[in-house]
Amino acid sequence: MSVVTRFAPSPTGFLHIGGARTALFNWLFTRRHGGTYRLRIEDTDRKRSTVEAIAAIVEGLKWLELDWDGEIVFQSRRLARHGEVARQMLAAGTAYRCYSTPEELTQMRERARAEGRPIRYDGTWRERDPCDAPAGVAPAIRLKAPQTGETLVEDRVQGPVRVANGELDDMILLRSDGTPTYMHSVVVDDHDMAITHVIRGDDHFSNTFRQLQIYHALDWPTPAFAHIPLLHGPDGAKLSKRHGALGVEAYRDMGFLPEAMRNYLLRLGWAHGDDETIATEQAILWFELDGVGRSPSRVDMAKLQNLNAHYIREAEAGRLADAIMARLAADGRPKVASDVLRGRLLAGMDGLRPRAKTLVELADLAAFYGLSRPLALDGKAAKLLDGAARERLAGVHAALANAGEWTESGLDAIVRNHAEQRGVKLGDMAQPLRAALTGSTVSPGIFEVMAVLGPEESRSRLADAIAGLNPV
RNA sequence: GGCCCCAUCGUCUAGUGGUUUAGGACGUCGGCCUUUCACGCCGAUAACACGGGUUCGAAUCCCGUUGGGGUCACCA
Repeated sequence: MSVVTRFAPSPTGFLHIGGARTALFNWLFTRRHGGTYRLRIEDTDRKRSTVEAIAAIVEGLKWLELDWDGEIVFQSRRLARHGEVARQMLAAGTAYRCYSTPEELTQMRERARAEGRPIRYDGTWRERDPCDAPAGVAPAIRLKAPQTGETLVEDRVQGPVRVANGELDDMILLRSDGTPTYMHSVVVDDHDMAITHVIRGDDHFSNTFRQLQIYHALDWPTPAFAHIPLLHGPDGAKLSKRHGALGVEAYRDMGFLPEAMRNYLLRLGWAHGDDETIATEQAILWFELDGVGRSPSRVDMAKLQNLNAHYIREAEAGRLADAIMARLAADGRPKVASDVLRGRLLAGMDGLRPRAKTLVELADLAAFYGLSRPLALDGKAAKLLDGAARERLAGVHAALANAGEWTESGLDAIVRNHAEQRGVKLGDMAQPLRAALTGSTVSPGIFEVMAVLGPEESRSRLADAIAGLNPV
């Protein structure tokens, strides 16, 4: 039997990090087994579902490169089928019409709460003669759930868990307006889509017992279930807007690479021995449900950043250059022609990339390559370029005038030599150079910067600084 | 509150009765390298929630306590 899975978010908000991880686990498991991974939008709640949310989810999944198979299934378009199944159950006697009104049910719940009893539907209409039906009241359809015995879930992550059927009441399948409830529609859709493995968040665990009752009532085969623990915030509490409950696009905007997100999310609740950096290709080969832990884990930005730094070091230079240019352009920062900037970024990337944990940092670090002259200096750089420093710079400028070949090692030799002759420490020569060439006190190796910038631009930037032309 | 799940360094985790003075990674703190900042390298810090059992032997099995989480709608 070939594996079929699905990721089934409800479009009431963006794709948050927990949903992203659920999608990843489904995707990995399916790719591992050469199965089919589908996307189903659970939009039966028309009031809360929005097209913006659907777009955000689709975009988030695309950014994470978790491609699904086939067309997206919209649950809302399957209403007729959901109704059909409910009526079939009615005919088979595994469901019944319930004429209790929402008001009555609310009273029932409040009374139960007040008396400290379990909050359940009392089954008023379960055996009652439909002839008693009040006129003008549209009925809801309820499952005639077993009242004795127990329901067992053989969960692939949580293990076997059983619940007494007496704990569960007769849930509503079809509302009085004819629309299906979530419980009913998931079961019908998972069955019709031939889903073999339901991998979802732990928050659905207790729903599983009820869904199983529907499968049993219909005499349908059940899929395997795997409930993965939820993600918590850094403080151990539920994810809140302040940390992890951000949409994945927020992580994209913070400068994280999708492959870093995948690796990080994978390690949250799943392990393969002591392995930490696991590329997606490798993860597909290794991923199994029995490697999923059962305790919830916390989102840790520091570790995500560390992983992101790793993938920045691995990434293809052209891709990073594009990302930098896009970010600089978005801020209106680069001033030089884009082909010039791109050339510099490509040439200087190996000096840039080990210094950044995110694309945001990378872009900030690289910005000086795109600035037009005279460079604006940051506070520390301006302070560094005092009279004495400018005088030293003038000396370097002169020494550089007859530089033969403009290479990193050649420049290094010239400046080092010059500093030695002047009896100045290399650092006292390098820092003013850095300030003059980058406008900052932090940058890649200064000789590399000069080599990337080229003789003309380097000399001009130096001349600007010597002449004190830089704005602060 | 009922039902259900969970519990190893600050965090993510390895560990499935003895090979463990509990391993790795991130973080933190030192040091080395060094033209700045990073990277890299070396070292240090730090955990089996608690209490009972079972066993020759328990982080590993059982029970309880405590703590955390999930769920109890004509929401999904």
